[in-house]
Amino acid sequence: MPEINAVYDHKKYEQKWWDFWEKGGWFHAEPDSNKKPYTIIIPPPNVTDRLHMGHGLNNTIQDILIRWKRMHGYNCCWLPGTDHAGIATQMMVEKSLEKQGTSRKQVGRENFFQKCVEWRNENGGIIVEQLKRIGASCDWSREAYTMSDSLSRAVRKIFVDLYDAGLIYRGERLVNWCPALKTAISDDELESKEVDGSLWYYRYPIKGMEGQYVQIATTRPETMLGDTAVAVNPNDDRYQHLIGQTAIVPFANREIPIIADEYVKSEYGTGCVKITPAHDPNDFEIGKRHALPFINIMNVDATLNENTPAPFCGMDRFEARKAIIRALKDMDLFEKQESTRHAVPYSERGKVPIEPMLSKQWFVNMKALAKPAIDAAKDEKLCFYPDSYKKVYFHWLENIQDWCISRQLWWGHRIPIWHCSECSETSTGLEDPEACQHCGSVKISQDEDVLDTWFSSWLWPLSPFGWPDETEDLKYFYPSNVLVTGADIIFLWVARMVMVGLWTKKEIPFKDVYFNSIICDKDGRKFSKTLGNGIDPLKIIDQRGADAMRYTCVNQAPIGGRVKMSETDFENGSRFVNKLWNAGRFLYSKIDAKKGLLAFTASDLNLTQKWLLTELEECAVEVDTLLERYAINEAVEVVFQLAWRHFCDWGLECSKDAIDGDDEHQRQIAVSVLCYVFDGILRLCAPIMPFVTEELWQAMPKHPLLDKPESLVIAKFPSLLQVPKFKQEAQEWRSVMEFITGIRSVRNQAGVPLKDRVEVYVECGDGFASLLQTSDRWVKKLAGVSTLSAGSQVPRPQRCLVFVGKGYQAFVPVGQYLDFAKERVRLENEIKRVEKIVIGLTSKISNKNFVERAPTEVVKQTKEQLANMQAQLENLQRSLEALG
RNA sequence: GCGGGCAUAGCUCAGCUGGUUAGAGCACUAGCCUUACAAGCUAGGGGUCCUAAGUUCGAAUCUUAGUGCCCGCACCA
Repeated sequence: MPEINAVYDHKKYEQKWWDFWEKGGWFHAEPDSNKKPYTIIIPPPNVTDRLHMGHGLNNTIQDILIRWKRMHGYNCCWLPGTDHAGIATQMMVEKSLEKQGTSRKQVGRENFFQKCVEWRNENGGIIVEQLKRIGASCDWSREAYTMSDSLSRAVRKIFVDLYDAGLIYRGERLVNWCPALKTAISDDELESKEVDGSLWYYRYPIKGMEGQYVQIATTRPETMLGDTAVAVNPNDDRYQHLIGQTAIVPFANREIPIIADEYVKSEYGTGCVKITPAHDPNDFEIGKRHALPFINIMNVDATLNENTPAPFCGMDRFEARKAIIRALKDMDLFEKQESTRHAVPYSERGKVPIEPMLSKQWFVNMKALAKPAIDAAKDEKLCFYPDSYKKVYFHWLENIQDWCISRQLWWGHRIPIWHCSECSETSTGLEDPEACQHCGSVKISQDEDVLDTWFSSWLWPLSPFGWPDETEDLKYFYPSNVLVTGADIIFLWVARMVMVGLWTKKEIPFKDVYFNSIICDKDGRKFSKTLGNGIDPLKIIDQRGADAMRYTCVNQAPIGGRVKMSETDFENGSRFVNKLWNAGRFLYSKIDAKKGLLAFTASDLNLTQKWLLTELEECAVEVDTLLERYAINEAVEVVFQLAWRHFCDWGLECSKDAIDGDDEHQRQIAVSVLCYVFDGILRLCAPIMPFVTEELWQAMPKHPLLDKPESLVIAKFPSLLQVPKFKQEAQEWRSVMEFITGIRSVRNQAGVPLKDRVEVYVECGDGFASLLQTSDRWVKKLAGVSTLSAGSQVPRPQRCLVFVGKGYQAFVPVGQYLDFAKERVRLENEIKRVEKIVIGLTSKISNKNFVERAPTEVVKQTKEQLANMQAQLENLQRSLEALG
């Protein structure tokens, strides 16, 4: 390897390997009946988006899954793309027009639409390039876009199909109106905010009853101008005399009935409710029940309209609120103001309180679509990870409301409906109609509204693969295997994809849904632009590399839930990447360039090599199992343990003597085994850290026992390699490792300097004695031992420390170093601790119920453990005595 | 209000269907610049597994209640 720097420099390699991969075309998938497909559809970021840590985590998880399956030989297609993001994009373009001193209205619909297209062409690619920097191995040749011609065709098709099936209808309803965006929005685009507000009490005079009033309380006094009734509970004794009377709305001077309705709760406020059917959802229902007039008092920007009297007409709704209160006070109709904390529905995008408004909108009847989506999850055709989200999903679907899909925007798919000005009927179709489909009149014009962005997003598992055509792609890649996304869009997106997928294809769009966690700052707050507490993944990538960013993310983030992260956490990733780098650097420097790597057989292998191979094999199997159930952070953990703890800390250290020794064959075998295992580790790490592993893997000569395709991207995952496994030897070496750690521990306790060697006497059976004999050179080197004597008849030296393992006790004479007083205290404490355990275990064993009822295996284990602890205790006591 | 989740080391998190002395990383302490790596090596300290009761031979794990956080959904004009 040409690199000599001890610190891995990601900047030298990431672009290089990315280009190499793209050139190799390994991310591209075509339908192939000989191979099994593995499909993931990316949650398409908005074209207006910039990469944030949420994307970082979400896409790293998808990439790990797709790279892992790719290395398992699956025909992997990770479909990328972007969403045209109706509202967000329109807002961006409007802002830029504003800067230029013009506006949407001024440039006109067609020009504005064109501006949006231009904006997208210029800026829409940014997020895509950012995704590539994290290493997302998407099939970029398939990049889709919700406003492309083909995807727009799919939108048109589903609209017409649903319309023809009677599931899309137009209705005059109370909708959530966003005065900032000047459009209706769906229930799912609201967020409820707790705010400090007031409850105002005031009176309406009663007609024909001089001096009599009805007192009402409201949080939105400005809506009184649209009141068409006052309601009380029919059983409220206080107000029986008022039912049937007429109240007079001040300012508007409108006479309105006082009605009785069960909806009214006597104990809240005054027990009398003003009814504004055109501006409140509950009042709307009451209005329908009592056939009240619906008076819309607002314009699209929430200023009061011509249905309101001067001086309020033209005022903003909040300004009007104050003015009304003032005017009520002037007229002596005002009673009092009470502070109250209440929830106000806000527009998520518009950031202002929504105004319930009566308007004509298009809706999808969702009830019919919901049923199969519920069944799919009940039958476990559709599974959630974590499973608890299933309940959330059911709850929403079981209480589903019709979906308002029309938006009063210009950027989006225009609703394919034509209104006839002669017969007032509507026409639709896959092609634009030239005449009314009912009366034949040519006086038809297209509906002004566009469709909700989600009305195209819900087709994402279908439309990029060619739907509505029955393409080969669609047949092969649909349904996808797993959807990885945030739980915040479970209704907005996930459930709707399931519904439309089942409706059109009679098949779920994905088998599994994985919800990744939400990344928060150290205080547990969500990242937000206003707080400025976000972590910029690109900054992390610049500083530490994509691999470090990826590793840290998936290492920390559990499935579902939230995870607290700070920038310093990413140091972990840098460390691990660098560790791998240096392991490779060391190992490759020991390869004989001319001779290359040697094939080895079982008979060539020593104990530690057999152990190391076994660790690799076991780890590979475990990683598969863990990833199969999406336990990604656990999989990352076992890979880390293999690479750092097993390979670097022990594997490399145990081989150094052979590598630097005189026996050429041993030297070559040692290097060859290490390279074999390291190759396996790189493969295991490749899905997590694709860049550094590719660089290291390419730098390694081909191993005679392993395949070596052009790229690590398509190399076989280690679980497919039939790595030799030596269970018995692995267990033996593990006990030697424990033994070595024991000696080190004793040395440390006694304060033996690193350079000094110690003698060790081990009292043990023949088995362990011969194992130690086999391991003699490792023990001596790794534990700093000069002479190692083991057997049933070894001398017991004076002034020594003792440590005990399974089937042996080891004496280490450290008299010259030891602080005996300290050691006495330590031993006494240790004796107390072990005594407790022995007592516990003894009572367990002597408990008749335990022996009778617990499984024999457990009883056996407990007995063994007790014997072991008793031996330990005995030895501790002996050590204490030995101190003199 | 209804539903869901979480509570384990100073911090971030593991701990699968109950079963050795509850783990990892970071942080901390001590000793080491041991020729791959000081972004390192070796060893170590640190836990009433939120509280209480229950089930069980046995509970961090199961049940119930309480407390404290978090997240949905619905909301009272």
